[in-house]
Amino acid sequence: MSTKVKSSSNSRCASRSATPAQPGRRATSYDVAHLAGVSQSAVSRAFIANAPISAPLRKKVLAAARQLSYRPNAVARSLTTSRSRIVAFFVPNIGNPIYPFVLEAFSHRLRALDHQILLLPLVESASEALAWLIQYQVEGLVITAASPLALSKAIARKCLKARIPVVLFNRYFPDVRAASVNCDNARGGAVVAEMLRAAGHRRFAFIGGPEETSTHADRRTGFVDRLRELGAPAPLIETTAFSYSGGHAAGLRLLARRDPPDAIFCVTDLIALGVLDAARHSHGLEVPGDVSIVGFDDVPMAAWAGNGLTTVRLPVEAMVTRAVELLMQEMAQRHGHAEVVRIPGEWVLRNSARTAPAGAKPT
Amino acid sequence: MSTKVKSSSNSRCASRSATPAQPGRRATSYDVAHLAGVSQSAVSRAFIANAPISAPLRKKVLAAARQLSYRPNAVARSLTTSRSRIVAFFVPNIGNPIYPFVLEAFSHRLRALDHQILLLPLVESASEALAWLIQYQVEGLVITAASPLALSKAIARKCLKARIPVVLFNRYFPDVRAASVNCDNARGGAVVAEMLRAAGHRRFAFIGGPEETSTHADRRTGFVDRLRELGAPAPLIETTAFSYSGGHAAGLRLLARRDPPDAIFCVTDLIALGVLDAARHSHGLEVPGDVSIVGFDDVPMAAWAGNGLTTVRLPVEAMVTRAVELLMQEMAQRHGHAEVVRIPGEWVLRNSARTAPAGAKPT
DNA sequence: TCGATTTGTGAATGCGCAGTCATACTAGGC
DNA sequence: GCCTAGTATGACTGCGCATTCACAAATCGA
Repeated sequence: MSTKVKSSSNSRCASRSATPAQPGRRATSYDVAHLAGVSQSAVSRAFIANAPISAPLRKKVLAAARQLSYRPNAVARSLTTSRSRIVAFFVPNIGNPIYPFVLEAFSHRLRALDHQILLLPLVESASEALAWLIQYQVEGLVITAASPLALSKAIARKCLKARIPVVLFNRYFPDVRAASVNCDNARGGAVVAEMLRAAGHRRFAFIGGPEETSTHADRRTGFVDRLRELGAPAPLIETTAFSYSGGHAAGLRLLARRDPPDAIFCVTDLIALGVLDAARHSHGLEVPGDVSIVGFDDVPMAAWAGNGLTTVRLPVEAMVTRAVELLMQEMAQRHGHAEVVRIPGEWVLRNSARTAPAGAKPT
Repeated sequence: MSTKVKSSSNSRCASRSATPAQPGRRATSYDVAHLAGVSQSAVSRAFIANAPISAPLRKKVLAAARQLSYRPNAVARSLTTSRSRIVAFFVPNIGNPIYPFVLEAFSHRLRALDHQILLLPLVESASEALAWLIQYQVEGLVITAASPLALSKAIARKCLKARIPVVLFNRYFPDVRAASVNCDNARGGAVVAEMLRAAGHRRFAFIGGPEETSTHADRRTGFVDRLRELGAPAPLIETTAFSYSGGHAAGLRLLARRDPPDAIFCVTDLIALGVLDAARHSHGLEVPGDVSIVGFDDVPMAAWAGNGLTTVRLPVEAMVTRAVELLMQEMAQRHGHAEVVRIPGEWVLRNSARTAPAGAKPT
């Protein structure tokens, strides 16, 4: 039997390396082995760090590989190792201009760890998403706050159940035990409250997004609670969509009141920019003379000369770094701690909000 | 020999289906075959459209598959078919807010054709990119104008040589025979010239991007040539980076002249928005009273109340549709026509540019 | 100097699937 | 009623690689 097996193996090997330079066909490890005069195993090992292979042999193999433009076929490698090194990304609505930067940052970090990003298309249902993840042997999933809430939640649940590592980015669900990385939204909201209060404002407003989102809830809570602690009157609360037009509409509503606020904290820069235009353009108000407006995220447009939006910067790099760490940890251990990370944002002072007179300090 | 082979196959089959419900392991086609009481071949065929399989058998297989949450392993499938159904995307600099929408549109179109998007990380060199493409068995590559010019060009060249289908999006290289899909930039520039001329402007300027980019060259040519045809004086030409700050700086420069232009066409909305702020904010000018400003792309910010930028809309959907068509065609035939497609943009009239008095018509 | 360990190498196998081939079985033609 | 063409199915193989196993060579300790 052994001779038979051996002969079959030989013929197989021969048939593979018989066409070493056949054009239009990519070189395989057998071609390289043939050229280098070594076994296929050696070729395989040459491309694996810490594999048991001597330096001279590796060198010989790599030389032959270079000659044939050979690279290990990631598909075949995934099949044998059962490790695809692919992370899926779910960002179907890229309305918020901060997410391209998030995606870019993830791409960089994951590349350093030799992982790739496959885009999860906008699916109809969580089961469809799961089927897709299984089919493509995805090892982990990043769900950003830019994706539909109910769908994201259902997907996160399914992944947890199927033991597919998930990390929520800039979002968490109190009733889903998934790892998540956020800005310290409550603290951010509190800082805004302190700054606006110290600047002498009296009539506050908060323009939030959909109630169920964690960014809305935490930023509002931080803002409202701190105002109360500071003895300020309770702010008006408006909610709207996470968009410029949503902010614009909410701003119009708020400023048309008989007692319009003189300080508005918006859950998002995009909303704040809408409010800014509503105030300046539609209501002819001075900002920050008549009303102070503060956002959250620090999108590029916030820094534009025409806007100069005072805001809280989302610490994208730090958040992404942490998110990737969490993901890798879960991918390695196959079980996560459902840790909810909060990273402090950074106060960005521009000129859409009044500042406290020099020397004044918030409590 | 046949008996020997057969027995070996049996033992192999047995070993695979011996653990049908082993937890933590995903179901394979053998598990499904076992459960449905059919061969593995039948399972494979059940998941392939137009495969030779009877309706009842397929139904039986699919039922068993559903029960085990089985989905064909795309990695294994890719290995056997040598078709990964994966398209890579190269968009490292997402400065221009139009590209998220481009990516989204590609995602939708490709999903309809059952292809996935893998993000090409920002590589150092073209050979690194090629190695990556080969390693991941990528079937096609989309290079957008948001990627570094020299690198993109080198990558496109290498891909052509390696017979990897490439489509350039919103860009082309006269000296690289790659398929490409563009807006009809020259026509767009010409339309802007007509409109501005008809509005009675006299001193024109063009703010472009890097000289070597096709968007710059074509939009400028279209604008300049049409102005000449209309008997208008030659416009001032400025160039800058494709960014808000680049536009802002160029706008400042241009408007500080002793004979400032009264109509500025910017190669990109992002640049135009910078110019807009430079005019209004830094120079205290009325737009369009003192100067008309026109952009190109129609990013969301162009529509914002505070901006109201008159522009030419990039026909993203149509361009993406065409780009995917071209890509699929090349992927099927393994050779492209290096077609350069130009799709007309759409004039978007807002209020950053004066319009011709009613009745007046440009020649 | 000789066994015991370590290291390096090649042969062989299997990852999960698609597709080829052979076979059984069904209609249709005369 | 026999042969042909067609169809449905299962057995088997190989895609390209990592990995296990067995063994040879080198290194070490005593």
